[in-house]
Amino acid sequence: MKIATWNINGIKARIDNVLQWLGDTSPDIACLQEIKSIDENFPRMEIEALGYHVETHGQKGFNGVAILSKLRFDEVNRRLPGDDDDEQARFIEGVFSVRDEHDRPKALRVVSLYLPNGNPVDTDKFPYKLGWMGRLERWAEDRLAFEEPLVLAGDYNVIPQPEDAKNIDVWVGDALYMPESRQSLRRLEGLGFTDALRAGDDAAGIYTFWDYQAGAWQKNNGIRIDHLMLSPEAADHLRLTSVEKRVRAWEKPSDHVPVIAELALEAA
DNA sequence: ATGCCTGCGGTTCGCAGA
Repeated sequence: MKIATWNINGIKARIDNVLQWLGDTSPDIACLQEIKSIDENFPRMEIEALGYHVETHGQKGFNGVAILSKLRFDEVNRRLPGDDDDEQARFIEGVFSVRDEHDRPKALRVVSLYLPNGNPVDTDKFPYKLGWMGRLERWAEDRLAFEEPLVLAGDYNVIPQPEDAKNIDVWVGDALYMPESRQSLRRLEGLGFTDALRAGDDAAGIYTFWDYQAGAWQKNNGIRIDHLMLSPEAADHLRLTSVEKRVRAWEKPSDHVPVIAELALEAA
């Protein structure tokens, strides 16, 4: 089963790319971020025509997340708990019935998350980011008690290590690389989550985002900020993680590319 | 040094992104 995450930077501007990629790659579950659309305007019919169920948590103008799935949703939960005043649409969880390699039934949980950018760090945006990460840690810790396969997929807006950027020097002091941001991500790993890409590849220079500006793509001036974090039960079934770099070279691309984790689980 | 580019809202410029 292929589970993907992709920040598409606007569904209206990206629908052709999304349909092309779904057709080419055929992920079983695709977590999208930055749909920049209200739920009513999301082009669900075109995506359903490719055999996907669609669940969104959108808002007007910016943010917004979605999960596309060939499997039926058993359950959907919107909003990250912990702050009832937080109106930003950055979190959606789907639950699916799957079976493992021994035909045992399992409940697979998949989250599509869009973690706040946090810049500039001297504004309330940075504490909002850290607060959001703290809520994610607490939520994830609760979910781990279920001892189920759980995938936290999304745009984390965190550069984990120096080797996850072409030029790490320019990110020092940036919210994406601040010690507090990185420490929170590391605490998530401390709880038992595995960075799917790093489980299989410790090479430097694997990126998921290239800025539109200053020829970043042409210079391969990228960063790795889109991650699939796996619970122990999900990590046990990890086969392969890949980055769909070719998509960045397409016509009218997002500034992010899809990342895919292949798990040894099948639809029930 | 700051902007470089892109998407969106709602009109043609401001904000957000990373």
